[in-house]
Amino acid sequence: MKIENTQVQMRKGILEYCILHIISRGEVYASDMLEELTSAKIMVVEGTLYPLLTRLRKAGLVDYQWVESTSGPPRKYYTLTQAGQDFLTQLKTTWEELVKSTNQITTNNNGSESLPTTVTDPQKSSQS
Amino acid sequence: MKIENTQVQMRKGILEYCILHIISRGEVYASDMLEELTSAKIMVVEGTLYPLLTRLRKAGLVDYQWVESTSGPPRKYYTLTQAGQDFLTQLKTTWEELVKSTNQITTNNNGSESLPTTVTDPQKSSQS
DNA sequence: ACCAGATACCTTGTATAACAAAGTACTATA
DNA sequence: TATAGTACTTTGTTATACAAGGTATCTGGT
Repeated sequence: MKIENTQVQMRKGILEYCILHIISRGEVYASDMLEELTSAKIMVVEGTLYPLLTRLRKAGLVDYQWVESTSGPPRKYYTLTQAGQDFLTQLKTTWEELVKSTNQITTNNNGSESLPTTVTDPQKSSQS
Repeated sequence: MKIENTQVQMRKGILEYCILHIISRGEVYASDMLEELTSAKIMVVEGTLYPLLTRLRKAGLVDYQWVESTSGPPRKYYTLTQAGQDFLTQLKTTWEELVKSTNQITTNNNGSESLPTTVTDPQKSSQS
């Protein structure tokens, strides 16, 4: 079990949340998002971001406009729809509760109030 | 896109971390873990927990002993190996950095310092 | 001795999503 | 008209949560 896998798992959950949040602050295109995520040390690659944006679009949470650039091909500038704003509000609650729950578990160093004393016959044991 | 899917994604990342933490505090068996996770409002079902414990075992992060019970079939009591403790230490760092990064993004309400003013030709746009 | 119910652990199939890598398309500049 | 840079897309692989159903063990009542 590689630590990278678990780290990826941790990232997965918050990625959608972070991206919706970035879009909620004003029109941005993919490279803007990559830059901000990278500066916050959340590693994402194109192959993750573009399909995610497509999913958000299909779900009606974001919309975009093609905008021409003076320095290259046109860009898709994303905005949040009303449904996206509602979704983001729900995610905010979910995230905050999850942080709270995790802290509850990881700062609890004996857990005696929730762990029943169910060890009744510890004299006999065998390895499997 | 259902909100449940995203919530599941968020949970996925921290589940391994929480379970290793629970095991690190003393010997527990699966039902103990389920009870504690549930009391912290982190919903997990057997079909998730048991395969996860098997993965952790195969990775050498946890070990277990069969212990007989006076009130039913024997139970697998889990303990953390040295490798598991090291892994947990790394996960703790990862988790804390991720919370920090997420806060950085979600509490930043204009992002003007990291968003380049790249909108240069916004006069022409078309929907796709 | 037998059976029902409770407890504990396990397995199979499905769906989702990140990622690596390679590809397509458009623009500016030499 | 090449070449380099920018922007967006696609394909195949892998990991893992979950629902649902299964197996095995133990206790207590009759």
